[in-house]
Amino acid sequence: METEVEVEGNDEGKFEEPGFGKIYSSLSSAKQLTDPVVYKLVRVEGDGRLVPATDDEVMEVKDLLVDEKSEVCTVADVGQPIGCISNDRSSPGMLPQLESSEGLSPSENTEVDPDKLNARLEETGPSFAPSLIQSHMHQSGGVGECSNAPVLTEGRALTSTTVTTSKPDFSKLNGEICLDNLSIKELHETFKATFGRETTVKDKQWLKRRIAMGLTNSCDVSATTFIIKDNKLVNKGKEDGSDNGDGALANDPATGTTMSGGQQGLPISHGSQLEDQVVSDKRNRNIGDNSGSEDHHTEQRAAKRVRKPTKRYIEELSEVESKEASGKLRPIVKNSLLGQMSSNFHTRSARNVSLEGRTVVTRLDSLGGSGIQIPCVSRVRRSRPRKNFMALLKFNPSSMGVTAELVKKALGAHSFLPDNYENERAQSAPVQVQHRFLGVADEDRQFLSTGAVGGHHKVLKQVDSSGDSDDNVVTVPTSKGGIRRKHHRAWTLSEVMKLVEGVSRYGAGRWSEIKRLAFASYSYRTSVDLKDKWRNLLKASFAQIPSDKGINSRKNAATMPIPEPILLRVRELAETQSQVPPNLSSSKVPGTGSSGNSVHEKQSGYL
DNA sequence: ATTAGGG
DNA sequence: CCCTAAT
Repeated sequence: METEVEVEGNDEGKFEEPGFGKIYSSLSSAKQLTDPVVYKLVRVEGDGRLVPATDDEVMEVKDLLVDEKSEVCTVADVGQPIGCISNDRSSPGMLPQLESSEGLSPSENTEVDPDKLNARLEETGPSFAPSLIQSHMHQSGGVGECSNAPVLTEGRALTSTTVTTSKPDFSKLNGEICLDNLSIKELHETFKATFGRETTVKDKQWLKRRIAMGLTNSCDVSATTFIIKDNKLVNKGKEDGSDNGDGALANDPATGTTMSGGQQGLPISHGSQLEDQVVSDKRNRNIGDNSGSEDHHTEQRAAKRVRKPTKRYIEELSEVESKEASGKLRPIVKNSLLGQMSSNFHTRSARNVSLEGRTVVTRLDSLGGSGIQIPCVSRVRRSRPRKNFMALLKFNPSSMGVTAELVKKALGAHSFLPDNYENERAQSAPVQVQHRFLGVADEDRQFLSTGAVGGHHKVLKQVDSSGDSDDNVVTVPTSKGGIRRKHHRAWTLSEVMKLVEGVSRYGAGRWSEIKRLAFASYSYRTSVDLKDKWRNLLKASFAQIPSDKGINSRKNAATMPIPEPILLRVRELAETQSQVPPNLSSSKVPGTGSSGNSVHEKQSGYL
């Protein structure tokens, strides 16, 4: 019945089979989480129908799991009848984490206890859905009411009709009860009396703790002996008045209040689903105090559940968050950081990687599935230290020949399609984009080419900032006084080649087309950039390369001229498309120009 | 929104 | 690269 779900996707987070995920089922004492059973994730509709979870939902589950760094979680709450999984602040430990008994979360607080988990599971009915983990106590409604706030994208609440609830029969609990002396069967009875439902858990220890918690309405299970009188816990052990004061237990046993206890969310919940509760609840946590903010609702809510987060809690939380933000998809790490999980369940983050290689982390607060994204800057994000490609370039001066070869090869091949292809892939797999992109960039960097031939003063000025390829949005104070952001991204050879290819295919002037089709992967190159670059190329191609040596040597090494083959090609295209700058046309170099022109002019047609 | 051209 | 003007 209880199910712990582990949704596991491939590394890219995609499910091989949409709609399915692995679910580990485990009863009380954590069975083997290693025994994956494939269940179909379903959503319980309001009318009780079970409908297959949509991909989105499945993903949602998965995402949460992944984001929480734990892929295991309980998909328990399905709807109203089913209790809330998380309630009060003790949630960090109470939440659905799954934690196998052996699960160790060393760092975990004492509250985390498999027993409880199982208890929760136990409470959960047989049905489960992709509703996420998120649910919070509803503050209103007094008694064991709670609300669930399934975090579905659509924001619809899941409901289930499968849960049967019965009220606890406290009357059966009277006199002194020493849990230690009870048999399993008796414990079962006591359990039922306490929680109003059956249990099949065989674990005595678990039962005892569970009951103790229920009776004391706390997580304290130190006491195992209780005295019940008139439906009231007189107490024994450490509980006592203090507990009553804290919890709602003794207040009104008849109504079933007692039921709440550590697991308030039991079956009795009326099923109000309020996503906003999540919000407020969350806020409370963050703010660390709801006393003022919450109104009447709060009153009903037992004080105990509103415990103020401790400093440490907050710290840990933020720590986790930051980790989360910075991290890449971490490989599945089981049973770690269970404690913080609950808090993390409140949010999930989605990462998008821009084509610039910038990582944009958006935090998607699960406001009841409203799916509101709150972009935020990753705190830890740090771009890689800039590579010193200048050094690399130093090697190139004399390697023109080699470069030319590469160029030819590239030109010959269809450097075009590949790019698009890769690009497409990149879009579909955002997570990896960054890495891949960086890789590409680095590769390109080897061919760093200079923007223009003539070496404009501007170019020089810009090139300076090695920050070209960096993701820093550098704001360059214009000499004229303007203060604008300027990314000067040096054109890489591959980009130039693509541009040339593009022009040859679509024609000069169709910049937007070229941009779309050939530069999809280079988001930072706008059609205008392409146009400008082409203009420069044109100029360059017809410009003289008199004593190339002189210029080259004189110019810094970083100014790697554009390989002749490319210029040649540019020239062809220019002539083909009658873009030949009149003045420059005549000044072309005899050798390269003549041969190239005469020969290619006519062939241009096939281009 | 896209182009072309000047700065 | 940015900006503007003209489409």
